[in-house]
Amino acid sequence: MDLDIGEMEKRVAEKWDSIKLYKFSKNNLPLYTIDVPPPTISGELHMGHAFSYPHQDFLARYKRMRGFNVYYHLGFDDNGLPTERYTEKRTGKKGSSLPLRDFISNCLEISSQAEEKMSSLFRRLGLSMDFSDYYRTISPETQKISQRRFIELAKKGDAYRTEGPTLRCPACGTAISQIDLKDVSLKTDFVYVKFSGEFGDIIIATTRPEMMGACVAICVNPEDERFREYIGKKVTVPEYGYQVSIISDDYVRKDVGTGAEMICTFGDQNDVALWRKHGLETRIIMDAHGIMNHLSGPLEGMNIRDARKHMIDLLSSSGKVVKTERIEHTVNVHERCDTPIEIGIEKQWFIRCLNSVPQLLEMGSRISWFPEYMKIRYNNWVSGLKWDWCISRQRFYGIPFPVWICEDCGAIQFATDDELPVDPRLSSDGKICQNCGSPNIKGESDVMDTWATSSLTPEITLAHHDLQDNFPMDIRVQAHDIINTWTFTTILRSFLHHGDIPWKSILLSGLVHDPSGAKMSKSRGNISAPEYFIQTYGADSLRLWAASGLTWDDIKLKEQELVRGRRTVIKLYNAGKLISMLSSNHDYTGRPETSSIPSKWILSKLHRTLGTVEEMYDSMAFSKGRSELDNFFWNTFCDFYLEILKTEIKDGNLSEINTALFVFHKILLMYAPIIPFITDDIYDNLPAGHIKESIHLESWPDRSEIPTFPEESKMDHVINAVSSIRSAISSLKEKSKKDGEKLSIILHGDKEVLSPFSKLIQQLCRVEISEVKDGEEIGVDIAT
RNA sequence: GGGCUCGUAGUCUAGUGGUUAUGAUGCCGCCCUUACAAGGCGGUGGUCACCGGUUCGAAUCCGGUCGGGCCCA
Repeated sequence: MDLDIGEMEKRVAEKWDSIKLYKFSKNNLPLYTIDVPPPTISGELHMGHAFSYPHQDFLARYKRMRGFNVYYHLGFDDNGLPTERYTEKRTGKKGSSLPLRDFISNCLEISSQAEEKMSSLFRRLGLSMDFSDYYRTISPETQKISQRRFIELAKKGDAYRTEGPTLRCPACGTAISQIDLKDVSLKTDFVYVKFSGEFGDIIIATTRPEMMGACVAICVNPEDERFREYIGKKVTVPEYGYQVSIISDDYVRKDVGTGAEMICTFGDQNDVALWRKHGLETRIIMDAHGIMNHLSGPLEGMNIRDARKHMIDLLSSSGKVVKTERIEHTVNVHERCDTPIEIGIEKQWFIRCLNSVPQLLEMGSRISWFPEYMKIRYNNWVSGLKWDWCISRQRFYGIPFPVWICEDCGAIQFATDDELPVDPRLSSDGKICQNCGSPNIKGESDVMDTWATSSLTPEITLAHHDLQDNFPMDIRVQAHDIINTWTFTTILRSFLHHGDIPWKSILLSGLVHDPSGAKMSKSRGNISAPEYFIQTYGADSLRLWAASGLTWDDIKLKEQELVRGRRTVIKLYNAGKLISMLSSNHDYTGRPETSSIPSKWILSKLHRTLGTVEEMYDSMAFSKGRSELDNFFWNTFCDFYLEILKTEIKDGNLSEINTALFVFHKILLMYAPIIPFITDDIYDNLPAGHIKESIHLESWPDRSEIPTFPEESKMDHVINAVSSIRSAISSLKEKSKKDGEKLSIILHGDKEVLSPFSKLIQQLCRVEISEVKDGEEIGVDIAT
């Protein structure tokens, strides 16, 4: 009867559910806590999930077997802009066109559906989580934590509201932060524009001619001979007629464009830096949605694209355009919608981080990074911070700021702790300003950035089971592409609130690419869905694929690897079937036979394999443990030991089955963290050795209970002889093409070792050996 | 442009100073039909990306170049 992998996995998952195998409860065992990424809800799993969630699960299962009470808990990140956009797409109704309460209820409903769907896919992957008990970042409990922590920061001065340059997405109509940016390469016109002054003309090159009316200076490099005499002089801004100064800064590169640059408020982040440094004036010509305002003069009312075109036309017709080049350059875009960002001056909420850089670096160095070298990315990011973290968003669905602002005196009033969670947009009843007594007090209309809450996952996760005393957590597992977002913000919050690291270790996962190594994306049409692979090869095979390389290495999705995984699953099943057959009608003693040479041999090999696998799993190198285990199981246990076992049983040496069961049981245990389905299914069907309700309730094998013997090398000698004979016969048959002929085989080798096994050797090779001649080296002579 | 990283048979991969470079998969040949839809034996296939350096000795260490990826400017 062949193995139906899909049916088997379904049956095993149902068993786990029915015995509530992964339900968490406190007990006397030491805790091991894992900070799991709460996925953004999309209703689907992608290959990145299918790669990285098994990594956490390997660790969770292994630690459980090593005697820890593992807290491995799922959550969903279902607030903020991503959830809003998803809900708008699913319902076809925009947040801006619905009453706030209705939109919020849409979001809750849609995200709840998506979570159910994603949970069932995670369950299908075999993650050892309690899917009836996940947390949501939009839940009242989470909101309470997030708001309480915000108030704490605001009262300490680590969160503040101020007016200043702010990154914004004109399409989403909200402020965003440095961590929401992505770079893309775009083709654009590099326009050379002539500015005139009393001394003559100076030509600048710009990619943003529509910002002409926001020009506040021309900047050149102080070392640039061409412009040195112009520094400090004034020029007139074309089409606007006002004058600006020519200033110098060594930031400007002599070899880009003409070497002269126009500074606008604000064309890009460099403008902000130069504006600050040189104390320049401010001319904002665009509103929050990217529409040009009255200060932009002839461009008023236009969007950025039209304004750019129109300004180029105006400049051309007044003879100010010297030339236009088509160039490719990198621009910052909003990572959610790919819209180029703008910078405006607005009142926003910020979390202070620029003044904590040294401490943040120190926090990073106290965490164990797997792999160590990825810590450098964190260090680079922290060292390169340019802005405090803007956390306010002018959007609808997110955790609200628990804040009211007095419209008369401007005082800021926080919610009291017993009011939390609160939505001041919906409830300001009876509030009066505590500063001036005015009833004219208004709830903050902004909501918090999603990361402002997901940066608190250690606390949120622990609080879900009242485990707050276990801070810092043991480990964070996440993909390496969000080191400068999630890793960074979590360490920052932990530092600000606890003065401590959030976890002792961090394990990174790689990214999944298509078979040619390209990034998977919808636009490239090279997306593969995990469901296909689970259906075709089974979840265990997919997990073996996830264990085919180091977790932090990027991986190409090659179907071949899943084929190999399925073979391993089937091979285990068949080995289990053979052992069950051979052991029927025998009572398993629970202990291996230790008097036979084959037993001594396989136990010694097992001892060594277990040591290596343990060492590899301990260092998060699951793939290396797995390949060690594959070799032992396939080449040592199946190819030789099971063949020996068959002849032993045939000869009536029934006690050998004890060793087979013992060793196979350990093999299953070592595989159990990686392939939980097949190992548990085989475990259930082994006639003996089935001690617990599930293999996943068993402990990791104790190496000290597996004996080693010096006789190991004797069996190696026998194995050598078998290989040599097989090889010799094979090449003879290939050459002579003779079949069924009586062969006379003379085996050379250690006669004392080989002789007791001559019958075994003959059975394994299916030949008769005429003579064993004593000698040190194995050798084979064949006469026909 | 910068930081990090990777580059080893058609494909995937082990190997961080020491014989003839590991294993898998693919392909070819032979055998077996015994738990195995891929069970065994053998073969094919590599300028270890390229150039230079250190060394008695380099896939491995150093420098540079090229190419892929991630992050950033």
